[in-house]
Amino acid sequence: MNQMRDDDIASVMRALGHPVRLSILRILAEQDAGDCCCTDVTQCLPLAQSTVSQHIKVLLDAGLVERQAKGTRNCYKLRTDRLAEFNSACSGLFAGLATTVSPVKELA
Amino acid sequence: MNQMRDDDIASVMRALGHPVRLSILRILAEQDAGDCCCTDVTQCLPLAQSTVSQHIKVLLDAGLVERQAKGTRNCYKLRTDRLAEFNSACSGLFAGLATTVSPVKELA
DNA sequence: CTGGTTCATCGGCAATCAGCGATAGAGAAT
DNA sequence: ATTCTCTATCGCTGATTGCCGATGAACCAG
Repeated sequence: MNQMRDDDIASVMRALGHPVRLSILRILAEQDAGDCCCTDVTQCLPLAQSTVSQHIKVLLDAGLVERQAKGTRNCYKLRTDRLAEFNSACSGLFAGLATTVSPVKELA
Repeated sequence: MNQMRDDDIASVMRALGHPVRLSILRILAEQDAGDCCCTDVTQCLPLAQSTVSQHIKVLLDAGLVERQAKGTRNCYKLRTDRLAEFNSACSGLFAGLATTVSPVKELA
């Protein structure tokens, strides 16, 4: 039901198309239990805080991460629903690409 | 065995991070049976030939497409092996992100 | 050799990206 | 009120991207 269009898929792909942002997702996943704020992430990376903040914003805009104001800090966590959605959209895309004219006829 | 590193995943993601390039993959998939050269693709898109050629080059560099000199033309087709590899790398990535500290312990 | 087709590449242009330091605003604590 | 921490945003730089038209190489047909 929840079909992602090519534009949506492409923009999520672009958001994921940077190694630092993949690292950020991993960091958030590891520290998912507790709170994970921007400086926490920054301390795991050899980058300035402002740079990390901007990468996080990209992930936010792509809907892959959500913000929770928790006391003083802003805490971030993964939107696993969106990740799953994107994952299945990917699989669908690739399945559609692989199965076309050539091999066995698929069941519509 | 064939683990893709984050850098590899990210560069494939970047290659897929443009709607036109997704369209090109779809076009190649449809016309996979026959030959599909650059002008064929161009005629399916509202873009100049040079632009399409450059998009194809991005896909080539990412290893998602291969070139076959066929007579006069250059024919392109999908590298379904690479697509599958990337797809499983994605699934692995997302699975790793979803399953961390919280729920059931996974079998290493 | 001449002419047609295909296509990769070059040069140029505007827009976007990735990085940084600096700054300002929002809360908490003193 | 003052001071601390946290962090989003601004301004700047250089690099990359996306698009185009034009050019030239490669190839086949006359």
